[in-house]
Amino acid sequence: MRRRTPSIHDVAKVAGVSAQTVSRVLNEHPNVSDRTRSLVTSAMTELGYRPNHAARSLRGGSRLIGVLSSRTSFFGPSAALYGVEAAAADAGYEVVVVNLASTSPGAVRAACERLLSLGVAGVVAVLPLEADGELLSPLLDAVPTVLLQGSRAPSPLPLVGVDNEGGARQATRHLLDLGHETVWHVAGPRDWPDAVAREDGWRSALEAAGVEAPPTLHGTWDGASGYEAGRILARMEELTAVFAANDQMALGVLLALAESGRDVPGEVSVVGFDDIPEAAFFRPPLTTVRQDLTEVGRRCLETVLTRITDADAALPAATVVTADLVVRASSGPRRDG
Amino acid sequence: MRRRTPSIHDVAKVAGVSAQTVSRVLNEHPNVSDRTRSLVTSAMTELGYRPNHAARSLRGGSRLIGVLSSRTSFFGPSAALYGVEAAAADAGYEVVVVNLASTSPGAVRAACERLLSLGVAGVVAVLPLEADGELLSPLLDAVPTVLLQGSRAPSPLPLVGVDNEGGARQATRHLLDLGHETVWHVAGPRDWPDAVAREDGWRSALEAAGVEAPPTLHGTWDGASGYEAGRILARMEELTAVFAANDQMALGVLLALAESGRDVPGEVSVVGFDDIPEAAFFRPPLTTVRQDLTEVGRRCLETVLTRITDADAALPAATVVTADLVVRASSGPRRDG
DNA sequence: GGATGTGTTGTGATCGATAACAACAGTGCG
DNA sequence: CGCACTGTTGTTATCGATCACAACACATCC
Repeated sequence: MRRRTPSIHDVAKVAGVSAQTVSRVLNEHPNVSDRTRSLVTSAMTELGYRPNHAARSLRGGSRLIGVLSSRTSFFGPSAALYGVEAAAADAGYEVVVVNLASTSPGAVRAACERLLSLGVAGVVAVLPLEADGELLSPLLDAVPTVLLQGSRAPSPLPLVGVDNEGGARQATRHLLDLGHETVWHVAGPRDWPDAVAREDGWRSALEAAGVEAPPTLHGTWDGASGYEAGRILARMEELTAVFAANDQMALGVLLALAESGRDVPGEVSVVGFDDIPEAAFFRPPLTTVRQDLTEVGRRCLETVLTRITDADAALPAATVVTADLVVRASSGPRRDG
Repeated sequence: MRRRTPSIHDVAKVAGVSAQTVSRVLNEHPNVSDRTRSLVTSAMTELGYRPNHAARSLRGGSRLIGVLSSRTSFFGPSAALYGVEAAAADAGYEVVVVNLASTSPGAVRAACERLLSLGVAGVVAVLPLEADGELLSPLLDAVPTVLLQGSRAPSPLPLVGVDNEGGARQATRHLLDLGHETVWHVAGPRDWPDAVAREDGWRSALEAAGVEAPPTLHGTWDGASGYEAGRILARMEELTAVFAANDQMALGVLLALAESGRDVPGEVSVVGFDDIPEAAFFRPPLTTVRQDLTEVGRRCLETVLTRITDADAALPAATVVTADLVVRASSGPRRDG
């Protein structure tokens, strides 16, 4: 005999008060006598009462945060999603995930529609899009939105992301400090702002050292593209140092170099970016740039929440989470051939 | 001048009909004249109308599916989550994610409370729990629930998962077929049914071949535990074949073997499980068992949906998605020392 | 013609929670 | 005593959509 879940009225009846009073207890209004409050709370536990989200969001604001992501099965988005969810749980919010079917404008619009229809209180977008806000404008003027993106491009939307440029600079400088005359770069896709920022960081570190930047190889974030780039690089006799824009591509580079008989780190040093959990067990263990994406996700939620609770809060400048070099065995001093 | 989002009444006024008629158009009721229908639909597009989820789920059933997960930042859960979301989007449902703060009964209960409070129409649980249903019982009798778990244990909840046992058997047999006299196993945590099923598959393949199973080493799914197990295994002279319960642990084993100067696959063959995207670029590329977790996620949603739409549908027997061996360079024929 | 049925549309109540407002008791003060 | 004030509680309307039911037009049949 499964009864329907108890409502605020059932609680009120049991406690012998009005529904409004129960609501006040729920929302911790100050003007409720201690006696009444305890009557109500004990009635709630007795019935196993649970506030109904739908009713709440119908009347007032919802407590749903939408996460708009390109693909939550990838490492970056899923780590960020985890952080958002954890922070949301702490704040009493829930998280709805919507993945993009593609990055076409139509798909983005459809995904936004889904979120708006849910009446989300805020949105965290984890997208490879240029932050021109053009595409996200249907969202923009409806709910507080934050873009998880580690670029410093001016943007109509608040940005929260990792310090890609700084991390890439650290990685590059690390290699230069080890005595390498230059550093090759396997970059990510041009349409990902994070990839562009890493490339910028790499280039600026080389410039600061007075070294001319070699041509960039572009990959697609995955191991296969790293492997291809690695095969090209392996043909270059003068090659001694490579910085890959993420760990998966670094892994591909490692494999390609090994197959060509180039020893890492003896002949060539390789550095990645991300510090995925596997990186410490690559062969050799990968020197990389750790980015705390869970923390980034938390910060995203924080930013969205302040904009929800205080609609007119000044838009924060881009929030940047530092990224730090983790030195492992894949990078070592330059040795003369 | 940001007006509130248009409601069904606004549409009704523009179309010159009643709200109820608009509702009928929305829900595709048969008894609406074509003329009225087109009046309503054009009014909807004119206003940019979007149905309000909260109101809908307050009155009728919600279109929310809860995903209860131990940790959506890990490969398995995040891949499954992706599949669930994709299938949900196709079916017009949305997905809410709740991660467990820990696997303690209290944390599980709290997570269930959150989902119930949302009024989810169904739940997909991605948990390392024994499927005794004891812990999930507060959910059990409230909403249709499916456990994403590849075990064959009898369970009060429908199970959907990958064929761990079959996959493990394939991997083990593959190694035996290559001439290895026995196969060592680096298993997953004992409290994960999927890990137990893989161990069972390994053991049964050995038994079928009339080989006595060597003692099992237990890891914690991550590379570090695989590395530790690998260091132990590397001391054994007679070792020629290892089957690890997932790719991360296999990666750790590969590293430990390499550090001990044991050649893979020359001296030792290694096989993993999962086929994470990186596996093809390990050194050497890893022979492993591919499980299509996205597909598993889809099946989970399918199962939940049938139970939602048809409450009394017979509980399906455990749904099993096949897992297939992918042979790469890390496994090879036994060579006499 | 009147009874019956079918297709189409509108009215009122409802889901659960909350905001605005009203009501009431008790206190302090002139 | 009566007025203003504060603290506590209840009443009513509301959010957006849907269901049950009623109402009406029109066709069909005896």
